[in-house]
Amino acid sequence: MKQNRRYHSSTDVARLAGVSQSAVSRTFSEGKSISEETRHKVLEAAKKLGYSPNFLPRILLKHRSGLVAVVISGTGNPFYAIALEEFTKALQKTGHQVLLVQIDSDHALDGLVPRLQSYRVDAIVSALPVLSGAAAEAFARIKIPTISFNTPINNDWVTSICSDSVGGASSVADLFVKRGAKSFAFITGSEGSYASSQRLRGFKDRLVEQGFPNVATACGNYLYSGGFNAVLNLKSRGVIPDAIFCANDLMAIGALDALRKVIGVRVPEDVLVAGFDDVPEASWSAYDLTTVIQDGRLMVAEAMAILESMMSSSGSAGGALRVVPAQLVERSTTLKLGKK
Amino acid sequence: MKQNRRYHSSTDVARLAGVSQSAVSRTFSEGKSISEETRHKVLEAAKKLGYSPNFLPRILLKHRSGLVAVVISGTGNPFYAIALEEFTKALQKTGHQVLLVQIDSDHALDGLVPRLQSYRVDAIVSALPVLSGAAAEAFARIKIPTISFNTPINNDWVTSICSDSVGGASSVADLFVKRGAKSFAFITGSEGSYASSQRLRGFKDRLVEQGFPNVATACGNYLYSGGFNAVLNLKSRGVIPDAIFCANDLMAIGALDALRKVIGVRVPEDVLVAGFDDVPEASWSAYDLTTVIQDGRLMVAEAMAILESMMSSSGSAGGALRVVPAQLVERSTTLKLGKK
DNA sequence: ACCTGCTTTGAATTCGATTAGATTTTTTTG
DNA sequence: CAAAAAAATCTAATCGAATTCAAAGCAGGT
Repeated sequence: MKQNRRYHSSTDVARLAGVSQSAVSRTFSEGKSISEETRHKVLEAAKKLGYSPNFLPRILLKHRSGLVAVVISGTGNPFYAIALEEFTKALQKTGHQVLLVQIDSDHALDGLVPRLQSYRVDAIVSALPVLSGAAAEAFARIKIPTISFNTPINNDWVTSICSDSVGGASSVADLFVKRGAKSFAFITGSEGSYASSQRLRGFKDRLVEQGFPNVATACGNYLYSGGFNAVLNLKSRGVIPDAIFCANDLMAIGALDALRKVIGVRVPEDVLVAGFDDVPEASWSAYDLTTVIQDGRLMVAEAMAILESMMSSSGSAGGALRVVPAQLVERSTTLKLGKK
Repeated sequence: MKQNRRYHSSTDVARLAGVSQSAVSRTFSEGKSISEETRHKVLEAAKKLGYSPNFLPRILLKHRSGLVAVVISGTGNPFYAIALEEFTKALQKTGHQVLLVQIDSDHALDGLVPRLQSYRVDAIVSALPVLSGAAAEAFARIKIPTISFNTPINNDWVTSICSDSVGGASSVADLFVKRGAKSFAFITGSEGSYASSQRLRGFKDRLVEQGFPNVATACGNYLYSGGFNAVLNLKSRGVIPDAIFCANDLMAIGALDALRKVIGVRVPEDVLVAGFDDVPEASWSAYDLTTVIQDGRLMVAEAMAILESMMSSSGSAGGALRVVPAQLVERSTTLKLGKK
């Protein structure tokens, strides 16, 4: 009857130590009334049985699981790998555990939500590059405090943390113009990505202000291959501009390789290139990419502060949008444009 | 009294639907005897309350949580980011959930183990580059089926999945010799890493066989900076050999950049370079790095198969060591060595 | 109408720790 | 040394779903 029981219970320990079950419980909870002698007997017995208290009954009684779900869709983009790492560290530090959930697209969220509910997660962090309004609805319905990373969502249970894509993109436009570029292209991220569309908007709007109304665009997918192929695609359309801005660093690196190794133009002498994120790869010497710093660490810290307050207050307290500044860092891919 | 209750219970649904709690339970479990009429009433009420069954009581009764802990120490090395991604996908497919645990060093395992026990995880996957015997002991003591990734552990509850580091390193040595190299260096991973020491052994042993007894070594840390600095370190010792083998790709890329941009030598004309892992970055055109494919996908698939059988059988059934083949892939960093 | 066999239903028990409240033991104090 | 106060301990209720078991409902065959 006890065939598939892997763990010992507090009752087992109590029996072995010759005390009541509640004495065992008190031994393992901080600041409870217990004599030194009893505590010793209990710890002895617990050690002998390899006992460690089961968390699950506590969760039933307290209605708090200590679990926070982090939803991602792949770590191909190092920015999200770093964000995941930072979130995990921060959550562990505050005594939470991370339930990692991976989904291919935000359509999968519908099936996901009941599962998260079943594990009674205290909060959800969505670090998805693409999050549709419909999918976000699903989060709102279950009334669990939620953080949306880089996609602004407007409802009572979701708080959004976004970096200043528009501002960052504007400063890239300024830099390109200052360096003498006259024609421009933008390589987009995955279709439906809010960050990508904001970066395009910030870039384009500033260029229009500066008297350059035409920006060529090509579709990428936020990955190396996307940037690489987008450049080939531009070339096949006969469009190699003076300056190319990519929605993230990984694509900018792909674009650099395509420009230098396939198209055979020089960067920055013939073409300027800039990315967004400042992933570690961007500062590798072979690329030394001009980019916009999206401070993942800071964004996660902001998210954690908000999450903490959402989880402690019993009400909702969501609905805010926090925009974190993004800062341009110039490296060698935008240094000078030669005369053509 | 119900102040901090976020979720409705099956009893709430039962009351609203005018049926018993057990009827609600049967409605939500597959293949239980329930009339169409009752089921409908229950589903109606559940929908109204936003009810979704709580998993935790089930865990108490069945002694299986469906949780698998995956322990990593950072995703700076894309190989581990990919392994994590594959594990998560595979575990989700088999109905498990991933409890992600991040630790700085394997010393932190001691504090970690009781926490995992408290959440009653069904299994543990350790994907740490460095795992000491003492830390592995901690896993064994708690008698939870464990997979050790790339560090062989010998005990009843741990099964190890390792790629063939020795074989892969041997074939790198062969290639270097075939391409005419006469002097060699090896850049190590983090101190205490089993994979790094195996790769050094396979490399060195084969070179000795080929009549080259001397291999210079420099210490790295499995990261870009480690490879970069290791090359500068070699240079300062006056040792720039014909061929450098790095314990992983990230360091090989760092080494490449240091050689080309700081030291000012050509690769592959002056120096040959090879890495290990075949991370996506290795095939980026700017590097096009010769490396040894460590098939993360295959390793994870193997691990999953073993994990499944360990979890289903009530006994231990651990203790095996599975070695996955590693295959050399030659790219342009080893193509030709010029005459010096 | 009555028995047989089948499905459906609800009451009661179970899992393991927490905790309020009752009870016992120990310590302090007049 | 007794009374009062404090500390330690135990008993029992609790959380929420799954499950066993007994009772009830219901069809068809005689």
